[in-house]
Amino acid sequence: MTQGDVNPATTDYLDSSSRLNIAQNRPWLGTEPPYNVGPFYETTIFPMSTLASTKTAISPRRDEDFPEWYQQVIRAAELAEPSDVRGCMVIRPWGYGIWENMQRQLDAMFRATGHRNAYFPLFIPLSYFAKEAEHVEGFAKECAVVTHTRLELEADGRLKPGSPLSEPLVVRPTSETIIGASYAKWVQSYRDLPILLNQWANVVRWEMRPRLFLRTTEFLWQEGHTVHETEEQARAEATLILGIYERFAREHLALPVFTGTKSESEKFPGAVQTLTLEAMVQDRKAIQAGTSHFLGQNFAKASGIQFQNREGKQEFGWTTSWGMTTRMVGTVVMMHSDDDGLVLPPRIAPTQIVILPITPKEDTRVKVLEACDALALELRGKRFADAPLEVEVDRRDLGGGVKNWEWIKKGVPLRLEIGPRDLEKNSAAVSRRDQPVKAKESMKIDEFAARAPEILASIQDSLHARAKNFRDANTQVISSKKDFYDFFTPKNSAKPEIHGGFALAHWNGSREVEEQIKNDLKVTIRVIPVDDSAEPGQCIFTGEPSARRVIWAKSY
RNA sequence: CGGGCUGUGGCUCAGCUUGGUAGAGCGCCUGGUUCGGGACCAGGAGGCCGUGGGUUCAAAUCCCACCAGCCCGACCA
Repeated sequence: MTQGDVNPATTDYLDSSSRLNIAQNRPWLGTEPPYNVGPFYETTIFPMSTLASTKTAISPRRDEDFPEWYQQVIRAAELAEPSDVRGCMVIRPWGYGIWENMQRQLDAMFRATGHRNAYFPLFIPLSYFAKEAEHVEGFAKECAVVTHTRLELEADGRLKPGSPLSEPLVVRPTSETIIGASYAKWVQSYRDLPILLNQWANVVRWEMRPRLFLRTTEFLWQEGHTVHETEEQARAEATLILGIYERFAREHLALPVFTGTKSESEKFPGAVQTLTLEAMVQDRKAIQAGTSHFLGQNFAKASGIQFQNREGKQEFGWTTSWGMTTRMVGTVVMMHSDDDGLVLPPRIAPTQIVILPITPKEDTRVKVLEACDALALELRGKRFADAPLEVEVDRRDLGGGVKNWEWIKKGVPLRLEIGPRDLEKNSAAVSRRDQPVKAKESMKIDEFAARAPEILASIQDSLHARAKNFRDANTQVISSKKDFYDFFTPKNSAKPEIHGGFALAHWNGSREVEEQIKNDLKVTIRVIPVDDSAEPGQCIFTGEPSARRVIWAKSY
């Protein structure tokens, strides 16, 4: 959107009684509708004092019990909660808001590279699904299968499934086969190519051990599916998407990632090559943050995607598929949060700035609230990155610092306290979520209004820098089997401390070695770098020749 | 799907061994006192003790089955 466009965030179209209703019942919106867009500010560093905080809002702390800490952060931030349906979660507004921001931003990147959205069925006929052998083998065990329609009331008063389906339907764990069936109809000539589609959808994978966001039975994602005329074009597409994912992770989510290919044993079932992004979260384990697959002609053959090429001969299409999921929300949580709760990169925070009116005395109350509303209004007219600022005034009548702590635990990037004494000096107390929670800086309100976008940019940058430092500090070049085993063995085996990280080590390329290491240490090859200066060496496990070092880690 | 543990107000749990009218803390609601701050005082709401069956005069408590969750193994975005 450019300046002068209609801003969808305004409420100009409402009549006065509707607006009064909003002012009375949705006080966080303020009493005035937000206005139009303002200028964009360049990034600069924003120095701030650091104070140590003692008591933590989340217990246990990260170093005490990382998995439990993760759950508590999600609960305290009201991102999501387990539902009564096994393995499924309820995504609450704050968590869904993060996902919506991810969707909007990633979708724009797909669109800008020529992709368009479409939607394909949730149900896949079993016969479609069965067409690609490796694919079936990879997903069979985690498929939910619909076998009946209609419920019938039994004599005992219970509802039971009624009519069996002639052909069972698989609830999509991924959509290669059902989309392939459509592509087979659409593609006849090389002139029909490429097809570049994406869909935003839910999928179901019946996992044994679910964890909020990281591994749930039903999850949300986007899946892109493309068909190309040549192998070269399809490989280029898979690489293009990997690049988009990497940039999205880095610039939008402040996640530093390693990119490259998966080993044979870790790649997508049915793919020729799987490209991946691997991030390191704060317990030093790896998490796969997105994948892009070159599928060769495997799925084209299975689905019958054929076209007449430029020489007039029938040829199978070259396909790709690629996806990113709600797991990203969990990854962001584990990457940036601290012992006081969630920490959100400003670009995906549903609310970027929260203004907390301090109203100790009745006689100054109205003035303070007016000043807060006026500032919110002004801020909403400004932009950060590609969108208007999201600002909330928390006018709830809650005592103590309860409100402040709620926002800390929700990870809002900037908190602003404005009270009567600030107002006399026309200033506000500014707290950044990337700083210790007690840290405050007094700043003129006008100055803050002018600099808010640049401060948000600075937080975005500092989160990325912090994450990158952490990752680099825990990534080691390892040159002997003993060092490797030491690196991945906790000192306290009864209650393992946070240990290990990413190990860069030479490997002979064999599946047997991978298997052995996985059995011994639960460590796997996360990614085989592609852009790295591939210096040859010797496999640290067998002494055999190795083309390059690969990245090993324990993983989610 | 195998092995171990656990199901009691929204949350964390006590009570169960030795059956006898359901408890605490936190949270929530109301009132008050505080308040540039996760405060305090008083009052209050909220539970057929996972579900079903059995034993018994009587079951949160004993027995059986089932269901769900957690941890450990095989799988995964």
